[in-house]
Amino acid sequence: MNKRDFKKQEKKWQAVWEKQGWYKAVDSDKTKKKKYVLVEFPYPSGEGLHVGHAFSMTGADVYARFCRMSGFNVLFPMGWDAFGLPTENYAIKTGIQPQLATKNNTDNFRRQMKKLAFSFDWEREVNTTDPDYYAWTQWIFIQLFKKGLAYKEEKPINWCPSCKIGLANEEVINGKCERCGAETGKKNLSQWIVKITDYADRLASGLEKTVFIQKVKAAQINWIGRSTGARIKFKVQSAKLKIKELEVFTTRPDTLWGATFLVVAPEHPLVAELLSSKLKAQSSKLKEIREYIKTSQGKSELERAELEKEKNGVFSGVYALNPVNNEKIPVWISDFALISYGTGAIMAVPAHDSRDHAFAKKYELPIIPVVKPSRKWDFSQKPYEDVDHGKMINSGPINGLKPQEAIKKTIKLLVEKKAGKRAVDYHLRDWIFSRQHYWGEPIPMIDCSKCGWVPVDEADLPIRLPEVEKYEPTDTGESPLANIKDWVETTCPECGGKARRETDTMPNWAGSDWYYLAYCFANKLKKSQITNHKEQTNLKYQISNKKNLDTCNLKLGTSQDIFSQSKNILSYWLPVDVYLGGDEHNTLHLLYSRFIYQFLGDLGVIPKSIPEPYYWRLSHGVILGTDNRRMSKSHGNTVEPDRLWRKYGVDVLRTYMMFMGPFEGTIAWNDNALKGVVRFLDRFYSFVLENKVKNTSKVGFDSLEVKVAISRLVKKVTTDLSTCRFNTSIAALMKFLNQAEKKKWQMNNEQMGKLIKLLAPFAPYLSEELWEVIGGRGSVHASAWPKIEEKHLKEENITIAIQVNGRLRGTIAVKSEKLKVKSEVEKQARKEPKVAKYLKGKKIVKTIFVPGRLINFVVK
RNA sequence: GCCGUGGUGCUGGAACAGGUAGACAGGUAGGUCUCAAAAACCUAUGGUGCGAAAGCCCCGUGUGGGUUCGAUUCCCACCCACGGCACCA
Repeated sequence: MNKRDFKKQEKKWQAVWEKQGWYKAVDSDKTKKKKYVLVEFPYPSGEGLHVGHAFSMTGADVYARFCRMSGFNVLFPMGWDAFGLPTENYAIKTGIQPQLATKNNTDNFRRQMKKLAFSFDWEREVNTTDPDYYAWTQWIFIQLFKKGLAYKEEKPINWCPSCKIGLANEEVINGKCERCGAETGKKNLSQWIVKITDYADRLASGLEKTVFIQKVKAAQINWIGRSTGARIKFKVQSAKLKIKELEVFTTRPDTLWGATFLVVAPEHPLVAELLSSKLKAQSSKLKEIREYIKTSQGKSELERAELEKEKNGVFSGVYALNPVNNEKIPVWISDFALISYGTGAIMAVPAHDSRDHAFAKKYELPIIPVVKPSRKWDFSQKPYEDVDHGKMINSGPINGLKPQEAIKKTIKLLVEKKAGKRAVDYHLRDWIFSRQHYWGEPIPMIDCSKCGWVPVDEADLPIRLPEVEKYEPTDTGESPLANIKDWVETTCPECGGKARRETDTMPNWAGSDWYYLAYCFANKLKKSQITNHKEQTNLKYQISNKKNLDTCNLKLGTSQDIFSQSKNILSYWLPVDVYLGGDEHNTLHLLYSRFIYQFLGDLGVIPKSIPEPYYWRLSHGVILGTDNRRMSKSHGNTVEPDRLWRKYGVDVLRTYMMFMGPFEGTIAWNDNALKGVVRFLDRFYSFVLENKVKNTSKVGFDSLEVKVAISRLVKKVTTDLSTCRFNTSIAALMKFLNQAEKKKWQMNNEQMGKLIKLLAPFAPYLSEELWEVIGGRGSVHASAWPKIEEKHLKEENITIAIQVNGRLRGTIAVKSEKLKVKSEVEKQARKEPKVAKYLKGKKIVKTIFVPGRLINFVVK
């Protein structure tokens, strides 16, 4: 047994690869087909790569290597999504600049990735926190603003009263602040909002042009949540109120005759007007309403959830008219109506909705059935919710119709009366784009008392993050940038008057929205840096004034932005052919970046002929620790890749991760099972070395058996790799090795070369070493992938199963040229003694013959 | 509650288009080597029953039905687990 010294081999090849340069993608190479393989770029945390990173990136790397060897011009880049809270918190705690911490962390990540032999094109590395990168993130925002897709609005955000900071939903764990554990509340802050809802339909329909796996498509469509129905206007029965009608959204306009009351959200304008008006007659009512609003606002999200289904509300004292039958129905106020969805007002149909039903019973409101079920139904006990099945009743002109027809007719009726129309609504909300943190891209906007919100002059980009002394947010909840007077105070780009900068920064998603585009023209990004370094370093922060114009080289002397300049390169590389990442990004990141892509397409700065940025999205599974829970620091069940590759070597770690289960499935980590891979690679190594030794007892390389086995293996590994079924590829390699050892197969250099190539994507170091051993030319990773040779596959004997009445009773070996001849196979099958036993004395009713598979006798 | 994914030996998992269920690996048991152990290698390994043995019968892919010559795979109903969303009108 030859013991392989993986440490020595890794060191040796690491040096060679570093010297000869890593893998480069060639822009616009017409001699090869392109393949853009993208894996989500990591947030470079202080802890370094974890197993999850290693797992998904290994999968991507194996695929990229396979494509490269198969003759593709492969773009396989890597970068850093480096803005983020952990780095900011680290800065708050230690006072160390985030820029510095980021540098250390990315250096560490890069070193680890090289160690793991990920074949990234390092010349295309990008970092979202580089000013020359975020200049364009800011530029995109300005375009959104110019197209009316970004606006400022007061919105409630999660607020930690102890940290005095706004929190993202992800930072609120069970109603408590992730950092300090204090109970969080809501606070109204003026925020930048991006109108992603304008793109809702296209974000849904664009999916048809992709081959995302089903669950990703479903997640996107659910998140967008399109529902069709109608908007219906109810006239308000009050002469004194300014609001003359209430508009509701419903998906079931056909049940309009069953609407016995309306519900408005506490934040609805009607409520505000009621409280401000001085309607004396209703003063007692007003008090009640005030109390209800107060308790509703006092409720935290947690409390609301705890209340489960028990709904509370209060009568507003106002009535409205049902437009189809002029019935007078009461308007209630309750927080189960949401101001953020639909119109903030709903019509309640207690006979056919369980929530409305419970509410009606509690407050003794009438329940009128309008869809008659086929079964007997007690409407006072429970609602009939299966409204698609039944017949309309109690509904005037639409009585007797089926519900789907009733919907159409009702809408027609409403349109005639000018009381409603068809409408579509979405679950998707507009995107809150402001963060009150330091470590993010400054939003490039200026607030002028005369001109309002004005974007920064594009020539002044990037608006750099100024250095601050303290990274904590201010007492008012603004970002620490607000404390820097000479940064905040500036002049208006429009009128030249005094103005103030926006101090909010962008969310994490902003930088990752377009990073896959940046990889394509990463070399240009560097050139688009501000060139006059001398002047730049003298400035404490870059301030937006005309003086600075000359120092900016963003536009490279042309009037074009970087996307337009790169159109040819983009149309060569796009779309991303395979995008690998985690489930956690299947909704937000994927949706946001698709939105930005479609938006840039509309702007005309990227090729419009490619409608979607990602063609095939594949999401890898979650890794479970040995306790069968998701691997995470808080569970204390993590495995550090460092420890494993030091002990077993990179090849073992990579091959094991790919072998332990299907790439898309949930993966259970089991250190023990690593042993199997260690044995396999050791044996593989020995097999190649010992093959050179002439031994007369071996089966020669010219034997059909060996040829067939290799052809089979090539076919299996090739087809499996092209669909990212890594685990079965490795199993096939193992099976081949078992056979080759047992049967003492002798192989020639060409055959051995094929075998080594098949292993190369998984175990780059070992295969490179063995390639050298057999005298292969150049690097195995630059060699051509073996071709599938059908010729040998046709020459083998095939085992055919023989069934009697569908039960397996025996097998026979059939020469492949006779495979397709039924009579031939049948004759041979009848002779088989095990089968004859079952056929004796029976009558064969039918014979089913599947060429190459089986023959089945149906007997009586 | 809704959406999605899945349920196969002791364990991780195979089975590509309805056609030999359990590939490949771990574990376990027995063996070889060794003073001994580790490592390595060899053999066996879904369950029950019959047989001295070669071998043979039956059962078996969450549960219950169905379609079919034949079902882990397709259809219907249900149970369970995981992931996502959740007062969405």
